This record gives sequence, structure tokens and C-alpha cells, in this order.
Amino acid sequence: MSRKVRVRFAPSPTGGLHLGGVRTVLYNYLFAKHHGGDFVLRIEDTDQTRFVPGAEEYIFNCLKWCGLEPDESPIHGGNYGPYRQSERKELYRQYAEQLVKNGQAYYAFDTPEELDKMRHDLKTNENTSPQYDHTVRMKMKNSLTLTQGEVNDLLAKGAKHVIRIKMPLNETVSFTDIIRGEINFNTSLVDDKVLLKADGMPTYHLAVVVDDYLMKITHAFRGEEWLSSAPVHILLWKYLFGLDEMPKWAHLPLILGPNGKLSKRDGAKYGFPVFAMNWIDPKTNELTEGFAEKGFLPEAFINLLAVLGWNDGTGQEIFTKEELIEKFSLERVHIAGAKFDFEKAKWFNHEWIKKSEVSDLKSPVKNVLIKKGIVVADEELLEKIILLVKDRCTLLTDFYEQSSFFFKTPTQWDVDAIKPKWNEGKKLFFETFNSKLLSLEGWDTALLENVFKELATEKNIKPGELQLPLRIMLVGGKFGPPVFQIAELLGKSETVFRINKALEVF
RNA sequence: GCCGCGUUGGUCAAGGGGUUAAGACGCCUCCCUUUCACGGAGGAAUCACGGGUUCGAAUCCCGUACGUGGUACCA
Repeated sequence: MSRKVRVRFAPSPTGGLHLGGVRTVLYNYLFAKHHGGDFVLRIEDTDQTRFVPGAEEYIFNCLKWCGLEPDESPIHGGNYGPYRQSERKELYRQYAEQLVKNGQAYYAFDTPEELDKMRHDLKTNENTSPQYDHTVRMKMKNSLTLTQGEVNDLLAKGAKHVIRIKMPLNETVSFTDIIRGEINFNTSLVDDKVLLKADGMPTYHLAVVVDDYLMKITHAFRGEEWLSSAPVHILLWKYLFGLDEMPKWAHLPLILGPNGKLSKRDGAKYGFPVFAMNWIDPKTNELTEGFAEKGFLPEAFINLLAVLGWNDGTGQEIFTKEELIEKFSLERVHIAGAKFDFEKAKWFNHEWIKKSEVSDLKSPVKNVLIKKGIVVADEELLEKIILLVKDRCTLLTDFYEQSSFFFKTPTQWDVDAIKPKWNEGKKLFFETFNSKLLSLEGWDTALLENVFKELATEKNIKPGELQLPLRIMLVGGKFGPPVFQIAELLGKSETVFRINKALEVF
């Protein structure tokens, strides 16, 4: 009988939620839901110096927008709380002390200056970043080098100290990564990582192991950047709780930018978002644009993220969240990192806009229009407009360009586009056309097109040569859906009005 | 430097000993449409390199190169 699947995501509230982070959440979520398990979200606010106000709330907003709400979290509650690292502070010390007692960790009293000095003194061309490891620990100020009495004195005096893991000499630590298979590390090459900081807060290394144990996590998925510190976590599991209890690991490939690791700067540089939603850094007031505000549908966003590094083997690319839950498997996650391609991302959004129902598009489109100062009074008209233009919108924001002319009479016309072929005959045509429209019984696309073509034939002008001028009269430029459909939605009086108005200028 | 991980068209990728090496994005051509899209039909473009193993290697092994992550009292 296997345990219920429980996976977790543990962001630190340090700022915006970037693509890699959202994808990690996504894979956690999909895996949990695929197995009918729980998706636990805890906050890694272990380091007060890096905690950014508003960032936690921001994370929840992003998850909500993406439709990836956790089953347990600081705001959703759950049976394994508290879910904030800072609120669990007292838990960690005992485990660290236990390791010290068992000789698997030790107190270190080195000051930051002493550490700097050590790193500076030992730095050579062959060893550009010396580690606090078995080669130097016996030269430092710690409970391995001091006498028991000295240590007790320091502790009694309340001397600042950390607890570091004592990496064993020349042992092989192995574990099986669900995506990558067996991975081995030689412990001699791993440094004595700090487990408990001088301020009493745990580092990620201690916290992740203790919390995963206490919260009964069965599967731990995280970015590949954690792979190097995996041996520390494995050892901690072995020392503290036993390897049998340890969750299964999977290290997810990185999402890369055009030049290496995807960074916030790449977004600014290449003009695409890297965060799920807008993030304003409270310190600098700097805004980083999000996919939501850029005009992405959340369904498209998680879809494109899901298939950036995973596929179901069939060639299918468009998946609903339900399909993803059903088909997702870690074994089919790609091992290598993937470069993010914004063009493809836009394609996904376009596909999603095309396949979305008008009723689902209405609210986001309305928001786009309202933001641009357009008042949408007629809901029915809005629905017709969306249906008419959605195939040509890649981003939700495109709905503005594609439909604003339905709400605003043009005040400028692309005169250059028609001027070369404009003449009195055409002007006369439109004057006649307008009076015909006025006396028309009924008003629909087919009827308008008929009247237009009949009159063109009568006047001996090719209808094609008249369509562009009509379009420009109605919308102002060479864009928009088929011109007679525009006229139909505009209605008789507005159509006639626009033709007259344009005729004065042409 | 050291350690880990990786490498199939420009990008995402399928394929895991025998394939004409799928498909998608992007690009190009044509059709549809005398706006632009959508849609349809085509096209150019790929197994990092060098050694093995094998009758046979994109697929397995070793090396090299390159990329990437880590090397913090950051996560």
C-alpha cells in the first residue's frame, strides 16, 4: 500500500514569479492531480534579508490566475502547518542539535571576516572558490578544533555560531532522479554547508528536509539548479529520518533565455515577459511585465509552459489543463534545458483565442478595452465583435486594434492608400451608395454586399477598387475583418455617417 | 579551477541499434481572399566533434569541444 502522493513547491518570496518557477509549480500540480494527491505550497521565507513585502501575496495571485491553487498553504490552511518557514523557526534547531550530538554536524564560530580571509588566502588559479570543507575545517574555529570546554564557554556566552554539516570523507552518495536516473557524488568534493544560521533560521538545506519529512511529502520536484546540493539533502535524510522515508526526487530542466539562463533582463532586452504577472519591485519601483498583462490567456500560458520540456509523445501541442493532468508523466520530461521562444508562445495564445468560446473571452476582452478607455455598453454587440475578430488576435491586447473602430468613429484616414486611384467617379459612387443605404429595407452583410456590387456594375467600376476606400471610410485604415460585416455591426446610421464624413476629407 | 547536468534543423521536439530522421513555431513560395488574418498546398533547414563496439550507430561505450547549474550564514 503506497502513501498518498503529496508534492510541494516552496518559493521564497523574493520578487516576481518567473517562467521556471511557474513551470515547477505546474509540474508539481499536474503530478499531484494525476495521482489524486495533494499539492502543498509552503513559503521559504527563511532569510529575512531577502524577504520582499508583497511578494507572498503576489505568488498567490499568480497561482490563482494560472488556475494552480494549492490544497495546502499559508492562506489555504491544512493539517501540516504552519506553512511559513519563519513561523516554524523553533522546529529546526532540535534537528540540527541532534546532528551535532551524533557527530554529523558541528558548531562553527567563524566570523564573516574570518571566512573571507580563509577564502582569500586559499584562493589560487587552480581553486578559484575555496570551500569550507574537510581540507580546511580543522584549521577553522569550530567544535571540531576547540575543546569541549571552549565550546561550552562560547555557547554559554551566546557567541554567534552556525551549525554546519560534517561531510564524510570519500563516500559516494547516490540517488535516483526520476528524470535523470542514478546520480552519484563524492562527499569529499562537497563542502560543509551551513544548516542553521547564526540568527537561528535554517538554511534551505535543513528546512527542505525537515519540512518534507514533517509534511509527509512523497515527491520533491525542483529546478536543476538544486542538483548540486542534492547530496547534502540525501545525507540529511539518511541521518535524520532514514532513506526509506525520503521523497522521490526529480530535477526539472532549466528554461533558458536567448543567451543562457533566462533572466529578468532578457525580458526587457528582447521584449517579452518573464514573469507570470506584473511585478513592481517595492524597493526600486521597477516594473517587470507579466504574461497576464501582456495579453495571455492563463490556459495558453500553462499550456505553453507544460510543453516546454514535456510532451506526450503523440505530437499533440494544445492541451487543456484537464488533458495535462490526465496525460502528464515525469518520465516524459526532457532532460536538457529549453530555450524559451516568444514567437511560439504567442502562437499558443493565438490558438487558444481561436478555440475559446466567445463567452469565455468576453470578460478579458472587455478589460482590455476598458483599459484603453472604451466604454462597452452593448454586451450583445461585444459578443458579435469578438466572434468576428478573434481569429486575427494573437494577444488579448490585439482586440483593441482589431475592434476599437466599432466603438469610435475614425478621425483620421489612411488617405495615402487610396489617393492614387481616387477620382470623381468613385466619389459619385459613394454618394449614390449612401443614399441607397438610407432607403434600404433591412440591414445585413449579404444585402449590403449585393447593393454595393450592383451599383458598382451599374457605374462600371470594379467592386474590388471600391472596397478598399469603403474600408478606410469605415475603419480608417487597411485593417479589420471583411468590410461588409463591419458595416453590418456598425448599423445603418453609423455607416452612412462615416461614409459622409470621410467623403468630406477625400 | 573543481563538481554536477546536458548537446537531434534558427527554436520546441519525436525517435533509444536497421526510419526516405515525425510533428510544431518561425522563414520562403503558391492557392483562397482584390485590407489583414484564418484556412489549404508546397519548400529550404538537423543528429556537436573524434574514436571505439557492431554486419549495421542519431541511438550503446570512451574521450574532446561547447553550453549550463553549483561552488554563500541566497534560495
